[in-house]
Amino acid sequence: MEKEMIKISFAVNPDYKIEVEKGLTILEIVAQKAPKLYKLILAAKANGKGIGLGDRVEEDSLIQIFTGADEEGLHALRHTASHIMAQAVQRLFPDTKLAIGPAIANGFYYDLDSAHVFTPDDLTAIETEMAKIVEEDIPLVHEILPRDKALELFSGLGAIYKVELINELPEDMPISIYRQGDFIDLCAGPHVSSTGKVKAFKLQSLAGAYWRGDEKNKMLQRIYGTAFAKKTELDAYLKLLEEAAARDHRKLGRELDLFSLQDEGPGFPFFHPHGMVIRNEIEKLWRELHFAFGYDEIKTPVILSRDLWIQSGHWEHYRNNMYFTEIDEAPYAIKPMNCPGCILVYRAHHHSYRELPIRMCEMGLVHRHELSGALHGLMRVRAFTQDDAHIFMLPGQIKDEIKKVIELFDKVYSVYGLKYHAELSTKPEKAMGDDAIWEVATEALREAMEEYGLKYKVNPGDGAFYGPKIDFHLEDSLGRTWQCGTIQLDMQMPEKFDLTYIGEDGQKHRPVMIHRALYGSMERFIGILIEHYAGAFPLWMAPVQVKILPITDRQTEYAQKLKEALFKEKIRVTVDERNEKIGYKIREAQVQKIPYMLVIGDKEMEEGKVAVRKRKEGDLGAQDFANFLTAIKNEIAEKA
RNA sequence: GCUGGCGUAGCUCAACCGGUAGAGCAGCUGACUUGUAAUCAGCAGGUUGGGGGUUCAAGUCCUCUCGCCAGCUCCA
Repeated sequence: MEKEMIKISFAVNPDYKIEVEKGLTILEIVAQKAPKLYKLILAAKANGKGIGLGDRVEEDSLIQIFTGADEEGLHALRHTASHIMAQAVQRLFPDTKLAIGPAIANGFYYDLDSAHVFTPDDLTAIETEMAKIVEEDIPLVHEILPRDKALELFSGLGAIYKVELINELPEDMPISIYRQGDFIDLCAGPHVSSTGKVKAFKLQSLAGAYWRGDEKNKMLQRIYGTAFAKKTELDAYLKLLEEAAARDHRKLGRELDLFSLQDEGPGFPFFHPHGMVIRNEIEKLWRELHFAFGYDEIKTPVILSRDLWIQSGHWEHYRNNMYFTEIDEAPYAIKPMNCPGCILVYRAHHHSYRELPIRMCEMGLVHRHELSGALHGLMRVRAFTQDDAHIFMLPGQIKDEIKKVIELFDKVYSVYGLKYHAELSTKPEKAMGDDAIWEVATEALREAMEEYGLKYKVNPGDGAFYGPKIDFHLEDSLGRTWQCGTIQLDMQMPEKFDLTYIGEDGQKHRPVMIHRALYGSMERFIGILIEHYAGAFPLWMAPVQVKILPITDRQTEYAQKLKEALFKEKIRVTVDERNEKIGYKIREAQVQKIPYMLVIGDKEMEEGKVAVRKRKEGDLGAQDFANFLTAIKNEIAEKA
């Protein structure tokens, strides 16, 4: 059954204009304007499909939603495109062996094993061959073969990867294959009816990928591509990608002078003055809310004795990611996590059951030796500050405490208007503690989420080595998700460190410990924020909040007076005194995404006014300086 | 770490098949005193990421190394 793909264009698109409130997400707009579609999108989102759903509406960007009724049809189309690509590759490079080639969120890929090393030029040649296959309009034929027949078929073709896959399927299972002309693939489908249906496609990139995702296996060559039902949709998607690249935090970080990465310290970011303003502002918000939620702040050392890490189990389970050093010939380690430090604070004196829960938070700088190839701007670094906290509590307090943590997370994320999804990660292979304890801990997390009403998906085997966890994932500009917040229930550390509290009965008891981080890492979170706001930070966290632009040097003195007045109110303000035309100064302030510009000419100076220009709205005209000051102070306080 | 690609001035990019590095923006200096997204002129800026090699000659070819990018693996 053929279905049409739903496409909606918002914003400045000549053929479809729609008025929306500022700051709404696409989802919110759709919920208002198209309630039926909204339901379909929610369904698509629950399955992890669709793109750009959490994106904010920018003033002049074309934003589209590729989802809805026909998500399945698009999936089939891309899956077929992947087969067409494989067929094209085999025509051009007959010795190529096929591994797997699925449709994915925004396109498709195929993993190939070939003596030939594919180059970007090959991609063009493959695209040309694909176009021929589309032109030939070859029907796709679905067949179900008995297992032995299928094995015989693929062995005959020398398709070793397909044979390996079949051999792992249940013995009595019939095998589903698809044929298009002389091309045969092991495949469950579904597909579109013929290659002619794939009207718009593009091969995007080459990459390596381990066979079956295991680094012990051979590395295959992966070709990524995408396909759409119509050329216009493909073009719109490619345009979207270009726009996303423009908000890459690495690019904006340099342009807005927020941070840098230097060859002298790979993975160790340098925060510049403007980046630090943002960092300090979000830390300030963090402190306010944590104190309101009953946390106490601590700070623990970065270097601690190796014995501590042996006791905590990090030596055994995490050594490969740790940096070591020596002090007076004794072995020490740089902390990769904050828990042991916090535990030492807890253990510094006795605790009564009356004190619990004890919530200790810490902006903890940790170092981890990440693989060089994994480093990525601020998102993946080797030194980062976790906004950590450890909560020690009675076993009976677990559920309520976790609910409270979720509430705090929700509150903070909503200040930034960030969309997130939660995942529950269970016991990994390399884990401490026995199954029963893990079971209890995992259930506690599960119940807390369900009672709070937090939707989540399960990640089997993805927990930390000391306990299960709930992860909060945020999206970057390209829709890649990054784990930020985490709540980990730790039922091993209290044991390892013999943590106790004195109960009502006067006896020692074992507290339960939660390890949690909300931003996850300050670095990663700032990276996410840069992309989320596309560098146009809200007033309250903008590095420079107001820039005063005198038109000539006759206004310099007045400009300085205004600056002093704003500075006194703790507003971040600069004056552009350079001898340049006003258009030039405005342009520069605009490029720097400064929220407010005050244009000062003779007129304003004589009347004690300022001509206010807003980053997004443009010229707002002249107003009394006093009024402006009141308004901006309110806006900052509201964190709007 | 693995596979592939890339590395030229602070930034964005040029330099045919090896012939000895060039532009715009930014910076500095000067002129202009300017009304809502780039005023004009001049100056300065690079051992082409680093080491080694091939060659009469290397930004260009080979090699080692460092870093970056995409993906894999891993993870906040």
